[in-house]
Amino acid sequence: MNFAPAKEQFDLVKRGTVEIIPEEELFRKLEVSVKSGKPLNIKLGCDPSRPDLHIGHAVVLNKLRQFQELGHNAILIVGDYTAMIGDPSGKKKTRPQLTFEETREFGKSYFEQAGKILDISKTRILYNSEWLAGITLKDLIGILSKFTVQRILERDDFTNRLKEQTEISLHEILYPIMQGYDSFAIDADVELGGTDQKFNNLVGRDMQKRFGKDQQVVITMPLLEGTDGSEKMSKSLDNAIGISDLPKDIFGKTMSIPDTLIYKYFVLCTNVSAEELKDIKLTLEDENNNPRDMKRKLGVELVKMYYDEETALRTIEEFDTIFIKKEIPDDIPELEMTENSVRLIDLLTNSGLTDTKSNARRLIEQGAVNVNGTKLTDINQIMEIQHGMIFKVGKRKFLKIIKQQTN
RNA sequence: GGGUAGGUUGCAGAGCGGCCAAAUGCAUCAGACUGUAAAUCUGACGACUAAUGUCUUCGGAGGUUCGAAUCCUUCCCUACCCA
Repeated sequence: MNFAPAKEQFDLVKRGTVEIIPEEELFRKLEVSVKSGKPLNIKLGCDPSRPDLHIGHAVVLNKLRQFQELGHNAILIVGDYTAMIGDPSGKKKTRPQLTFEETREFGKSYFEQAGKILDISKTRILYNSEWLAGITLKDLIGILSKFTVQRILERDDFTNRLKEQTEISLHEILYPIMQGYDSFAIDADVELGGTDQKFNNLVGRDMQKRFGKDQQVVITMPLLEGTDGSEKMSKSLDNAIGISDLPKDIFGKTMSIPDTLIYKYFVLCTNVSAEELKDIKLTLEDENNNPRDMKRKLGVELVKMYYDEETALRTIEEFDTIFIKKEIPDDIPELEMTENSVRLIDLLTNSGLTDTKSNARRLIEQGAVNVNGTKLTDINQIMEIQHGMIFKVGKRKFLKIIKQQTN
């Protein structure tokens, strides 16, 4: 295998990272790899319990792909064993334990999605149950004796939780250990992760050292804020842009991010070149430009990444139709009906435009509902159903009525 | 094992026998203004009801009371201190 010069690889890899611990070691590893022609093992752990990947996850996956393109081994580790014990990240709720089948199913879904970013054919996929399931209590005692409670509790999360007096379960303490063991088991040279994983990944480094192996280099990537601009992107906070979202949602959600995030998203979530990035930065800094235009460009880039250019162009057109021209889009949900007339609130709830009748009333009262462009304000309105009539609720919910002929 | 403080509607957090579907903040939703940005303003924010109102909810189960989120019993859960 022929690699690019170490310096060149290093500079590329460094882009967008928060920390490389330690930098000189990565450089050394790259040099050795170039000389020997042996690729490095790049590890990325993933939690299979939530298989809906968003562009926040993509930040790290992008970095992994970069390594892959440089010729190194991308190794994805599905934490099926850890997931079977139960994910501790939720503060209060203990998640239901996953069965073996579920972890496989989630794992599969993960790869399908990750395949939009990685070259899956060249990616090694390992389940950590492979080695963790076989560990005996005796082994575990041996492993645990190499770490101290203080060392584990140093972790920020734990420190904070101690301070805030929220619980920490014992098995959560095992988490970093198990993850660290993964690194040991696969001889990782580099482990990627978000800054929130720094501690875990450092434990991996420690683990390797204590068992006399070559230590991995830890590379941390920034955490991406969600569309709300403050919280970390996560599905449960409903501020995530999913990589499997429909093009219009990817674009729409992108348009709703705060201006301050535009550049960061470009850097971390797209593949635009270094020169282009420079241009974008300059454009954003110039107050004569409307940041909206850059945001539109960002939205297009993102749709392009996960779909294709043609889709991206169609998406932006549709967006303009709805939000700039305030027209009805072409592609909207339809509802088949046979009734001649029906109460408005029933129609709204039955069709799923609103979840409850109370909510339907509320929205009508607030002027959020219209038919064919005419605002409806009477909560007791009886609708005469006509073929093709279009309901709109709020900014973006549409419904087209298909009248069925009664026989 | 002993002691203390707690468990309230998405989150945080008031309420501590009737005026409590439950203050306030955040989040959310809708409207206005916009660039589906920010900021701001207005309104909504358990369900059902045209409305008056009715029903379900304050960890679980019982009980006291005309009346309970609020008092009692018991169970479950959590944090902190002591062992």
